[in-house]
Amino acid sequence: MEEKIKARSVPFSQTRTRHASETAEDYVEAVMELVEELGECRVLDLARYFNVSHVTVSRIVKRLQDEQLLYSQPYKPVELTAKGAKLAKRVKERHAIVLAFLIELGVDKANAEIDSEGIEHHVGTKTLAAMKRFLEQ
Amino acid sequence: MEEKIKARSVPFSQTRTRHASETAEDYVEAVMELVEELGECRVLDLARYFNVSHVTVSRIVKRLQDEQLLYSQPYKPVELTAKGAKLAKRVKERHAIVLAFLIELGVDKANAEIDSEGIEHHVGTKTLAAMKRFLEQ
DNA sequence: TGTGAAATGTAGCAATGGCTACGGATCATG
DNA sequence: CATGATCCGTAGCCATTGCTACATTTCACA
Repeated sequence: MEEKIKARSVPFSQTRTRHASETAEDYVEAVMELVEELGECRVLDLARYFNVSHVTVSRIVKRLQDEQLLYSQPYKPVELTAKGAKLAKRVKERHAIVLAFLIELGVDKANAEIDSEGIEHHVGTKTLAAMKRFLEQ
Repeated sequence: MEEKIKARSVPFSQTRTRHASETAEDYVEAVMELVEELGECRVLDLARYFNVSHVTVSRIVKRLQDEQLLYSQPYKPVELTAKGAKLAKRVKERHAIVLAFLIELGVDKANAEIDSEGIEHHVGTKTLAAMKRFLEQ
């Protein structure tokens, strides 16, 4: 028996890392949206947004601060760093394209919103470009 | 200030649960494929497939056995239960549709394969139906 | 100004999914 | 049938993301 096992295209050795990156993307996007909506973004705003406890939020905020995506001081609002804002902008644009794409494809708005939030993290440059082309014709 | 914070459409309180479900989907799909390819599916086959250690695999196999998706005895091959096979069939079909859809959309095969593996878990019934319609015209 | 409610932080637990190190089981092959 | 290579299980570590319970800080308003 000599058959080789085809490894998945996406290395699963990086599963935990990938999940952490998705969290980062979700959080910077949320902070940008909440700042636009409310003027500032508090830990509890994020907790309500994600339906998790404030404890979970503050721990993740701390980590993203170490990664220089967010900035905040104790008991102060959460802010985006330049790096975080740049990522947030990219994520928001990608999210908008995926959502518009699904709607154009014929998915109802409610389901398009749900699915786009899951799908967006997995849409690479090439796929995003293909979605843009689809939207433009 | 009275503005309500819109919670995400997908409840993030279930993030960890969702990830565990994605793992379950990946594993039953892999077991089905490896059984087809190799005749049986060993722990090490899965480890090579996912590029993780055999330890990670055997712990996950144990969990999925508790969930009655997989069956195996110590030092024996891993098998799908009826429930697991049913799930695997659904997942494989969905995966095939997403992959074909991306290719039809104009994404090159390599990127379509990578992205489809991430996207598939987030494609709901309605979106899947829309992709099928797209493929059929 | 004082004080209580709301917001945030900290301690510590669980589940999931990574790992290395080590030991026991299985099985071909000599 | 013995034995070494391969396979697999267990112990025990870490990181991430959930949680509750409790402590602390802030801030508006009485």
